[in-house]
Amino acid sequence: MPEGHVIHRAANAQNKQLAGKELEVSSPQNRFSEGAKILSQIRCLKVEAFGKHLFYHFENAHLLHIHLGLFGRIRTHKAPAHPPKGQVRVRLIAETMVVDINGPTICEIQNIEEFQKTTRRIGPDLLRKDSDPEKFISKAQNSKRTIAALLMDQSVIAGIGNIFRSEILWRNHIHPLKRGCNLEHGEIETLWNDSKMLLSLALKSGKIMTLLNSTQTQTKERLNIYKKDVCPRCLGHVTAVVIENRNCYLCERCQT
DNA sequence: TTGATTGTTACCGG
DNA sequence: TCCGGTAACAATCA
Repeated sequence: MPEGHVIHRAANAQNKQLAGKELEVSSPQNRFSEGAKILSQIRCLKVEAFGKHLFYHFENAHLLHIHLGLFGRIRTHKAPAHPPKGQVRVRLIAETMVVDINGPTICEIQNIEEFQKTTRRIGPDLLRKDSDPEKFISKAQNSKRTIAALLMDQSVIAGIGNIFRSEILWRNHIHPLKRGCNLEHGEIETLWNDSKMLLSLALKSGKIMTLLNSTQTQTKERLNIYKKDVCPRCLGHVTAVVIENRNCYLCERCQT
């Protein structure tokens, strides 16, 4: 099973090896002919992420903008390239490695202005050093929306997905339906710090793990509350509420 | 073949 | 303007 966008970002860390390299950008299944044309045989200057968006900067002042959505994958292989597996939209070929990007929801060429327009929409990213947690805290405190909705809004805080949302709220004893404006500054600050710790850990280990120091191989076994039946803390019944179209799991006894 | 899924956006009604 | 709900889309696997 795939491991969410933190892991995609870990894959992206590998992609950083592409920075400074001459790349051949190809579209094996003719699903990205525009990109293959504009970016064929070109030097990649930098690879970076803002939240769940990935950007490859190229020396002709164009960027490749990728968002993997729910199903997208990044697969890296050693060169030489083998036949594409599944729906490979773009293939980045360097001298020693090949990166396949499968099924992204966004896969487009941008210029600098478009890149800036995109990144302006993205809220403070838990994994970037230049992020200001106060932006998240003030947005949350000034909103009547539920904290579970706010955590999933990438323009409010960038990087959290549906698994982390349930896990983070459970770890901090906060009910998902509690409104942002009803949370204390310190509570939201703690949410930021805990989220940052969990995402950093996931990035480092390549696995989503909120049950710390877990050695389990199955994702579900490394979690506390997501898709569980019993709360590991109080042994109460775990329930799910749909918030922002997705199931959010909680323990009514532990989270208030 | 069907259902589920770690995401996002547009649109609509209150 | 803000907020919540719905549909649409993406690809893969069990």
